[in-house]
Amino acid sequence: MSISPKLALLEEYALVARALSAPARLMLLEQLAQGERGVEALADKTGLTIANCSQHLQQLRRAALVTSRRDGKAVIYRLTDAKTLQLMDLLRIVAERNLAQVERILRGLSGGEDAPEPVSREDLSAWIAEGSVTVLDVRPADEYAAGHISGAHNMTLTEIERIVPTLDPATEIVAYCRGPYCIYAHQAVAALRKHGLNARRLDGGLPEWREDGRVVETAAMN
Amino acid sequence: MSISPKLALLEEYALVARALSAPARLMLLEQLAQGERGVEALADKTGLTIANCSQHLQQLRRAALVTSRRDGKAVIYRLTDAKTLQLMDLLRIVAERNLAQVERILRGLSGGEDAPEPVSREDLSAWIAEGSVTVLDVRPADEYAAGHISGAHNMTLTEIERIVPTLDPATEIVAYCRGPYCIYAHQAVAALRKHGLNARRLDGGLPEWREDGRVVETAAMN
DNA sequence: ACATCATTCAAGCGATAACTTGAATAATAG
DNA sequence: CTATTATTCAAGTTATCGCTTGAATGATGT
Repeated sequence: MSISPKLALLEEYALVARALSAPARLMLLEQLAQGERGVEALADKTGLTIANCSQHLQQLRRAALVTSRRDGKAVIYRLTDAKTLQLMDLLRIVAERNLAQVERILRGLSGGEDAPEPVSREDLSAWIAEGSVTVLDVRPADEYAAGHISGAHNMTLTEIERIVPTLDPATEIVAYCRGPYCIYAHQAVAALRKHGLNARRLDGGLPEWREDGRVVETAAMN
Repeated sequence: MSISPKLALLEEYALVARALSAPARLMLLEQLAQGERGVEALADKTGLTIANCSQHLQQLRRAALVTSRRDGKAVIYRLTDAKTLQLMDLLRIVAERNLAQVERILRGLSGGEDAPEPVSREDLSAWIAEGSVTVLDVRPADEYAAGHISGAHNMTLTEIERIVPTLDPATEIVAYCRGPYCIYAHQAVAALRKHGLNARRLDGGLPEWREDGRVVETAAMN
């Protein structure tokens, strides 16, 4: 028995928390929540250098939040299991519940107005079946191609600004992006509502949608 | 809108994780899970200096994991809400699910044998009602006095070693302590089983028991 | 075997965190 | 008001983290 098994245990728990304590690693986890990725793709998406990215990934692996496998020359990383996603979610919930700072940042995004309640995935599913809703996927094109909600239109923020005049104010619009950590959908909804459109955010992003076992299309149909 | 609202948000989430990334702060949270405490009491229990303890508490407060109120000269800290406890639990679950290291430490405590499954709080409640179980509270006397499971006997590890011969191997024994972070109950069960007794750990500790809304006695009846 | 590409390792630098010490602030008692 | 007690603030030291750079490793194809 070591000198202090208690401390050793706490040290292990702290290691997991420490792995989540750098914005760069949270970005990596958000990317990995979309699906497994190689080191270079992750470095590209997050703007980190390859070496730096690799080191962060190893730290996440040490905390067992992600695992990796070799595929030829490439090493592919992925989230270990759903617990990792749960932990990220709870972290976000606690931060958003408690930190006035976060409120202010999110309010800044929606131009001072309070954003409306997000749409549940269940509701969106039903509306899609009725065809009574326009769904916007506010993610980069490659992520859209890798999988998106059936019938969703992929468009960037600037593209959205451009097509605003062609949209019907009576139609319900639902925007989604990578998930709770991602602010694209927040920004899209803010932009649309500023023009008087009936836009709301989806609760969660594509990872949560997929987790629910709902339909995900992998080919473009824009 | 700031230069990078996305990074600012991630920074906030990271702040919460960082607050959980030091063993000293996990110890403080574990203490606070037992109930609200003043700075000096926390410093005593954790072995930190007063000043150091105060600084850790402020960091926890910045992350909104704890809140404080003044009571005369003293400042009393407490967990902000149940979310804090949930976050600690999930952190522990992920660490224990994933880290072989943790397994090895826990196995080291139980002398090489695998520990039996913990007893659910529901089962223990029923057994207590039947009177068919001996309950051991393996925490310091002051924490026992502040609240314990009805009918539990308070005893330290060394006291347990001493009374081992007087215990009936046929009787079910259930030990509990502060909660999942605490290893007293692990050690007690290991010690008892080494003597052939029928001992198991309670799932969770007193905070979880109380959270369930079960009976907690505050006077000694040892 | 050799060349190539993706990833990892290793060393170094600047910034940040943890702990200590000693002084400052706040609330209460005399 | 002054003294006392509990807590917080501030400065300084040591250790650790995050990032960069350049070399090393591992798998693949010629």
